[in-house]
Amino acid sequence: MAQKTAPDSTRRSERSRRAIYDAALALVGEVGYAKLTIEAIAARAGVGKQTIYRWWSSKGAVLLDAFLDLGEQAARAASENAGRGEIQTEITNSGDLEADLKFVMRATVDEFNDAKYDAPYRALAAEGLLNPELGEEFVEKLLEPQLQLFVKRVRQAQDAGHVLPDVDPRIALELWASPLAQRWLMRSGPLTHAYADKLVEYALYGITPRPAAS
Amino acid sequence: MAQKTAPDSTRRSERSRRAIYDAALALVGEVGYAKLTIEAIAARAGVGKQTIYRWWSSKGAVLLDAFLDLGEQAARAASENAGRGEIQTEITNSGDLEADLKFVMRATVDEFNDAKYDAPYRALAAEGLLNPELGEEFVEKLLEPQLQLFVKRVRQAQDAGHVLPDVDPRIALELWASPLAQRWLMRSGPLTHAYADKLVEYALYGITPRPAAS
Amino acid sequence: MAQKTAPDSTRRSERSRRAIYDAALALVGEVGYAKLTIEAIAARAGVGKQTIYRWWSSKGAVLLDAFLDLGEQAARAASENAGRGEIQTEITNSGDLEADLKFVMRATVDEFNDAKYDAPYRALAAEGLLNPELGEEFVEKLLEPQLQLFVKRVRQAQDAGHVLPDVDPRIALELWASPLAQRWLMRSGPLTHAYADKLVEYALYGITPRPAAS
Amino acid sequence: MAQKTAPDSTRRSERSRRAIYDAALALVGEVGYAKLTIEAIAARAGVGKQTIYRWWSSKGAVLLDAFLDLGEQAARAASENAGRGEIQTEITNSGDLEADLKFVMRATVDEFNDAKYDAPYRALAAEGLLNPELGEEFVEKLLEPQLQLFVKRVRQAQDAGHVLPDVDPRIALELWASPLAQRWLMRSGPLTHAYADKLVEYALYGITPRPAAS
DNA sequence: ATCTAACCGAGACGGTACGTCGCGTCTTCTA
DNA sequence: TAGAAGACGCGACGTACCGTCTCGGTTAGAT
Repeated sequence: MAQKTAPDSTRRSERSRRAIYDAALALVGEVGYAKLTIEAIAARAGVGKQTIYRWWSSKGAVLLDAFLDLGEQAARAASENAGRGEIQTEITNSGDLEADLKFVMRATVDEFNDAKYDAPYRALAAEGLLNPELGEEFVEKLLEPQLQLFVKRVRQAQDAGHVLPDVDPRIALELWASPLAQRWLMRSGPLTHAYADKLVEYALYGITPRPAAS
Repeated sequence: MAQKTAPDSTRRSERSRRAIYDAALALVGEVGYAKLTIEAIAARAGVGKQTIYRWWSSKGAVLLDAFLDLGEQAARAASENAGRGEIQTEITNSGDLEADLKFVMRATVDEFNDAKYDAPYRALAAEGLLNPELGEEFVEKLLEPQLQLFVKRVRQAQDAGHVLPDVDPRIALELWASPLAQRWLMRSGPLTHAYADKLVEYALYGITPRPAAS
Repeated sequence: MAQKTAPDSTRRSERSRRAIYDAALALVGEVGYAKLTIEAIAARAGVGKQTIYRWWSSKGAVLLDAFLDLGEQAARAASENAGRGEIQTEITNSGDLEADLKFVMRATVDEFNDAKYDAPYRALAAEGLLNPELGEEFVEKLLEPQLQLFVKRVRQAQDAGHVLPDVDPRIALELWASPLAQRWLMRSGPLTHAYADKLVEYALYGITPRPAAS
Repeated sequence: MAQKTAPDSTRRSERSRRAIYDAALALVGEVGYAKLTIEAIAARAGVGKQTIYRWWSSKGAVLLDAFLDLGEQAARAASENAGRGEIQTEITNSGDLEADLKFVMRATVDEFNDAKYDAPYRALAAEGLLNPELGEEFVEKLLEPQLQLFVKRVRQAQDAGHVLPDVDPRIALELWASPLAQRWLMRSGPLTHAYADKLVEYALYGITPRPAAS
């Protein structure tokens, strides 16, 4: 963690940090992650290169912090509006698991289709595939928190007897969450509400015939 | 389509092509995709850089062809051995869908854990996330063919009445295939046979309680 | 001299040779000697590269032959016109050495100012400075023949008693020929008829005061 | 004028500049100007290529500066030794023009035959023939200053009545200076003291018979 | 009149160097 | 004294040509 004589973070320039985040997010959208360079971020942010190297170890690390900051800002804005933002701490529990999951999944589809998030999120995912350290941070700080919302909701359903008790919620949620993510990342198929619905249905009820209800 | 007077492929050096494939695969394993350079591939292959640039547009394209060639060679070797190789044209249909899927899924787990395939496959996936052209080729030539094996097997099961007739097989297979791939790529959890089994079971029978069999 | 199994010159394609000369001369004028390439000459001449490498060892050698050929053609054209061309076998001997030298020097000034000859001649001179082999050929085939015309004329003047008998004509001619060439090549001063005249006068009569004629 | 944001010369590395000069001069002697490469200079100097490209536009420009620096160093060394170095600010005026010119001409012959100066000077001359910008700089900074020494001495002789008053010194000096340079550059004849002497004699007194002194 | 050796156009090949871009480090100057 | 500015050594980029090497096709001169 510690660099060579770690910099004094109390003296850190807040103004520079923000400018770097803004520049990184803007540039990754404009030129793509592959052509994103520290030099360009520094130039755009009106910042010396050293100021970036002092606080981050790679362009991926900068972008990850920038994206996390973006999320926090969005969350703060959402909670200020007292409304229901994209980033929530809970999945609604209406008692109808299928409906609740479909709602969240449809919202996720919409989010994935939002250009603002596409470039940086995709870049971080790609970097994470190749770079285990960043990958771990990506999973821990971005991916897993989102998935844990599903874990929580599935546990509630189990308590209510709507999901089999011996089902592992952490694995179960992957049945619908992973296909959606994969389709988006790999562009291996269209991302629609109908698709999201089907994933939920198949996962909840299986694809094999059920005995007729008595 | 044609670049600046496309090269004459009939005069292409087979020897160079093989050497480039070998070098690319070896190097991506040794130094990783991020540090893989065209220059190093050329040097290792004993080839001029231009010979690479003449036939491929990027290191990703080289690696994709190298990996595809690796697959073809493995397939050829497998068919010569008349045995059961990793790359097959069909998923066995024993009549027991669950067993057949588990068998393939466990084999896939083993393959994902094989270091030989890990580095290049992961690299291609990552590159595909950022580079739509290469991503499309990756999906079309590597991913989709594998998934279509599942589509075929699910269709057979539908014909046999073991899978609900209104289920879309292309979507259904994602319930087990995507989570496995995502866990591997994102390193978001352990890849075990038990995990593979659970994915198949959840997907086939759902996670909600079924009425007691009549 | 002999290459590796020297090519059979009787089978040589005259058409290709001409095309190569034309291309070389045209290109040296268009892009300059530094950017003149064998590949470009071959392409412009519609000729395979090997056809050039078969008969010449460098771009300088090609250009030298091309320029010599240009001279021969000009000479042939001049003699056909039965008139007085730039390339002559003799300097006129009118009995007046000063007048005859000035005439030739003025013609040389005009030739040096002719764009057609400038680029290739300058290129050959420059190449000759660095490449002793080509330099020797340049001197022997281009420079010395021109200078020998002066030697001949000065000898005639010596025989007539117009030049001191112990003067070395080969050295004497350099007094006017070298300054002219140097000014042109180095662009170290303007090239005019007046300048040429002065060189001849200074060389013939010296720059120091002469005793009054008796 | 300014290139793309001209570099800040106050922060220039003196150490690198010297190393580049040394490397350039050494290499031009070892491999010749044609095979002199920026890459080799950088490698030999232990310097990045960019550091060369930042301050010079071509290998010729580097070599010119290196050679000028060499001259300055020699001049500085000479003046420290309080002795008579090769590079002087004046041609001695002993009252005997012929003797003084011969002295300088013989020294020049020796210098031309000094291997240390041969390669770079010849290279710069050749480059100057092809490249007008560099040629101009070559003439202005190297050639002309040397020739002006002759101009000065001839003027003194004119004042003393030893040279005709209507003679143009700038032209007169070429009668002996240019032939020497040309013989050296073109290797069109041997460079000896005797040859130098004859040039001076011919130029001073002409090659035509003088009336007998009264 | 046919054969056959070569020259020919074409251009792929292993290389070298080009001039540029960006890396991560280091230094200098400024607020 | 942190930060902007940017020069530095370095490494790779993608391109241009080098000179060598096949590869058909044409085109003699000898059979």
